[in-house]
Amino acid sequence: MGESDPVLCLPPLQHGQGSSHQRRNGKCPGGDEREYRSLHPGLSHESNTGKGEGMSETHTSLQQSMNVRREKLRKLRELGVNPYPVAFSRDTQAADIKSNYEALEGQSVTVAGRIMSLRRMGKASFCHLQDESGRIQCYLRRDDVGETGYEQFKLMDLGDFLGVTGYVFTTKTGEISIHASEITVLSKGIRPLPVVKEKDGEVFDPFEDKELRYRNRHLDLILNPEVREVFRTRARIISFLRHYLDEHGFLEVETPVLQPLYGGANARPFVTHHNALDQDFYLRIADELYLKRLIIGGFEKVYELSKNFRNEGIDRNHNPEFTALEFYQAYVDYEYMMDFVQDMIQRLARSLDKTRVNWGGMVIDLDRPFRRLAIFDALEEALGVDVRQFDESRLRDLARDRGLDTGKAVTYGQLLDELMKRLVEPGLVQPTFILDHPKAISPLAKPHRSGNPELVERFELFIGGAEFVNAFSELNDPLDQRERFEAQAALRRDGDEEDHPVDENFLEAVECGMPPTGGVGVGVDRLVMLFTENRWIKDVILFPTLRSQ
RNA sequence: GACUCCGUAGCUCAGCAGGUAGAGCAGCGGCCUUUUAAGCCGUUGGUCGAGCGUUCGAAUCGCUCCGGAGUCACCA
Repeated sequence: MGESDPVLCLPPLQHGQGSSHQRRNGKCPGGDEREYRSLHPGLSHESNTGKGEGMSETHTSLQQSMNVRREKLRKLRELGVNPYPVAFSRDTQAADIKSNYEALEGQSVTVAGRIMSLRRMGKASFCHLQDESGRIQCYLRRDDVGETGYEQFKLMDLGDFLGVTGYVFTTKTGEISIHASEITVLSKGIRPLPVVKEKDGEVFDPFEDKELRYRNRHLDLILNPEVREVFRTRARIISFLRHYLDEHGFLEVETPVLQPLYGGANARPFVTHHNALDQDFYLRIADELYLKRLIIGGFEKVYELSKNFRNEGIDRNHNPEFTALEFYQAYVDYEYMMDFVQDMIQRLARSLDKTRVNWGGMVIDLDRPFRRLAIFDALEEALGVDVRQFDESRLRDLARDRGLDTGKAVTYGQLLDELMKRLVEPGLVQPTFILDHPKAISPLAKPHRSGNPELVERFELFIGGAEFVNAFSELNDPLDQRERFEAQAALRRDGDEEDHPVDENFLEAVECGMPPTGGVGVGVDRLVMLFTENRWIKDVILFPTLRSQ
């Protein structure tokens, strides 16, 4: 546009203030650095390797920004400022100032945080500092912070850490702020942050690209306050579960992640190798078998918060590594555990003040007693047919009539399971215990006390159509247990890949005598999803598994 | 694993009847001592995810690959 002229701006045309005086003392070699994802600060700067420089010096705007920040860093040092002091003593957090305004007005406070907004107006400036509690605006005047203080401040950028001392006041636009008398540089960043602005709750240029958020969770946490809240809730949930079990006399234990054999669930494992032993190990898919060995060993109540690994697909409900809670108690059965689980989850909900959860437009009520529904009753309710007397072929016909592919379901039990998964479970929105599963799909559960040879004492808790809990009266008959394992192994040999090895060590332990035991497994990530009303598991895992770049 | 969609400046995006790129914000210089998506003037910055092909010419068309998202399959 015209140089110095009658600016004819039709639409609101605005420019940042700029200076074309970028100093390129850092000719970043190789201009291949363009994305947040692959960047890292270690890169050389001020590297005038006069080698092959020619015309090839590429200056992306990111490199320019970083060079400018390095230059500011240098200037800070030149001014005798340590840009990375070892500590800083503050006395107030941002949120405290707002919640105790009456008491603090006019009082001097010291805060520290990351600069999240910056408005400079010559000899005075406003900025917002963000600490873990939230944001507070600071007002700096050159006449108050001094010439040198203001010089330092001018070398600050969005994202840098600053300590501010000053008195609490309200600006004429009504925002509670700190009138700075002294500032302290706490940390200078050299990489620019994404810029997110907001006004009246409306966010401009939100940082919401999922890939960038997951790969750069630090940025996500800085820029999206609700994300911090999700992980605070996650911590509260885990802490609650731990305390609940502790208070009920359970012993927290740790069992191996590296296992010579895997078991306790149906899943493909990750394989790794120990060099000194020259032996392959599996990352655990469940901790069930080890925990039961502890019950056999004489601990009567044990639990473990267990990171499990399953070499399966990734989707909104599944991450290859996930967190499970398992607990086992001697001398109780699955009915006891059902009451226990319901109480635990309801108290958890109350402790979070979240007894009603909004789940995809439906309201889940966690405060009422959870429904209990035997598997055949559930099927009858959903299908309008009593399948109790059906044999395998009639079941298969029924499944086909309902449009199910029964190719993979070999046994009677698997057919039942397939029917449940497809036709019943998705409809279990309100918390529902499904009881008494087919034996064929429950190799670790005790035969049902009713005497029905096809059923076991097992329950699963469904909420919002998804499984949250799986529990049994644990099988402790060593001969039966061995037969079940062998049946599973045979089944898999017929099928394919998933050849579950028979765990002789576990069987030997059971052969030594195992008390009657109730056992429970809980999907912790799903609990977090539920209570934070997140539909994607990646949003409740800080660093979800992604393909590396 | 299958299918659909996406990948353009640090950020959010526009450009795609093919003619080697634009905006806002951020950044830089100037002015501005209560501003708030501050404002005004000036300005830097991109081998348009990668490669190959069609074409006189491709960010725009085709193929392959790499990443991501969504749906489904498997599993918790």
